[in-house]
Amino acid sequence: MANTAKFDRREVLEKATRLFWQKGFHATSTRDLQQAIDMRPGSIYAAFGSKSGLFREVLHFYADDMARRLQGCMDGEDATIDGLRAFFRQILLQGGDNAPSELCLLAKSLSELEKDEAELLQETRTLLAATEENFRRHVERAVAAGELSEQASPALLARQLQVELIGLRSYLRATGDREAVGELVDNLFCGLLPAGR
Amino acid sequence: MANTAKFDRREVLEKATRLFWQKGFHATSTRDLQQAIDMRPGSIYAAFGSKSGLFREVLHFYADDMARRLQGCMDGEDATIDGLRAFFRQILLQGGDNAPSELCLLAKSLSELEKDEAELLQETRTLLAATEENFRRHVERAVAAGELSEQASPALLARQLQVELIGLRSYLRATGDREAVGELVDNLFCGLLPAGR
DNA sequence: AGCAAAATTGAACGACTGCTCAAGTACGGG
DNA sequence: CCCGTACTTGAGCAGTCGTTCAATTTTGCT
Repeated sequence: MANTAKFDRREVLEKATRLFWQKGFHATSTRDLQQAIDMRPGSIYAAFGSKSGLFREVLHFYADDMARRLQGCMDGEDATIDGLRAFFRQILLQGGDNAPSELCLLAKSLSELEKDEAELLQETRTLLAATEENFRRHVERAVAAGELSEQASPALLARQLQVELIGLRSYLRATGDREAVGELVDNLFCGLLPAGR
Repeated sequence: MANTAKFDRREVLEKATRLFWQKGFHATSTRDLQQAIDMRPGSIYAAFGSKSGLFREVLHFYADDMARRLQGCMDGEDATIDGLRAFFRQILLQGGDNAPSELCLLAKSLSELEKDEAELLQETRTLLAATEENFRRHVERAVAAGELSEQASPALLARQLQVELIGLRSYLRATGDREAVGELVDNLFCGLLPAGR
C-alpha cells in the first residue's frame, strides 16, 4: 500500500446518521450527504459502495448507540425497572433538543422502506428484533432477581416496552407535548411493571 | 360553462390514497399517480394544484375513513370498551390483507414530512389531534354512562389509546406477528380500561 | 348544427437524482 | 528523493423528478 490518509469512519458515520435520521433515506440526497460528511462521490462509493450501503452502516451505528445508551441507564440505576424508566426518559425527554428527530431511526426506516429496498427493510427488522430481545434480557434478569413477579412474561413485557417506546416517540413528534409524554411514561411504569407490589 | 365530463373525485382520491399509503409521499412519483388514477398531468394539476395538494386531500380522505370505521365499531357494540377493542382488532388484525400498509398513513406521513413541507406536516398533526379528540369523546361518554370509573381521565386514556394504536401498527409492520399483536391488544384492554371489574 | 368554453392530452422543461471514471493528488517504501 | 500505488477529486452521464402549456377533444347552450 502507499496511501492511508483516510477519513475517520466513525466521525463520518456519526454525521451521516444525523442526516439520515433527520431527513429519512429517500429524502436524503447523495449531494446532501457529500456536504454533511465532507467527502466527494468517488470516495463515498469507494468506502460504502452505494447510498444503500452507507445507510446500512448507519442503521447499525444507530442501533449500537441505542444499545449502549440502554446499558448506560441500566448501569446507572440499581433496579431494572428504574434503569428502563431512565432509558425511556432519556430518549423521550432529554436528548430531544439536539437529536435529529423525535422518532426512532429504525421505526422511521421501517415506515419508509419498501420492497424496492428489501435488504434494508430486512436489516431494519432484524435490528428492531435485537432491540426487543435486549429488553427481554433485562426483564428476564429482573424476574430472576426477584424484582418482578415470576408470573410476568419477559417476552410479553419486552414487546410492550417496544410498542410503547415507538408509540411515545411518534406521539412526541405529533404533539411536542413533553409534559403529556412524561405523564404517560409514569403511568406506563406504574401499570405495566407493578414491581415489588 | 360548457364542459363537465369530469372524473369521479371520490374514486380518484381512493386510488391515490392507496398508492400514497403504500409508498409514502416522497417515494410516490407523479407518474406513479398518473397511472394509478388514470389521469394526465394537466388534469391532475387543474384539479389538485400540485402533488402536495393532492396529498393534502388524501390525508383528509384517510382520516375521514378512519373516523367512519371507528364510528361503525362503536355502533356495532353495546359497551364503549367493546367498540374500541373491535376498532383496534379491525385495524390491526382484519383489514391487513388488502390494506396498502400496516401503518397509519398519518403516522407514516408524520415520520417522513419535514420543514420543507410544513403545511402538510401541520395538516398531519391536526388530523392526528382530531383522532385523539375522537377517542377522548368516546371515553368521556363511557365515563358518563358509568362504564368507566369517574376517576379515569378521558384525556389521558385517549392519549394512551393513540400511543398504543400507532405503536402496535409499527410492531405489526416490524414483525408481522398477528398472534403477538392480538395478545397485546387483549392485555391493553384488560389493563388500561379495567371496566366494570 | 355550430360555437364558445371547459377539460384533457402528452411532449417537453429545467432541476435534480444516484452514480461513474479519467485525471489529479498525496503518501509509504526503497 | 522519487516512484508506484492507494486514495481523492469533480465534471458529467443517463435517468427521473414535479410541473407547464400549446394543441386537441369534449361538452352544454343556443
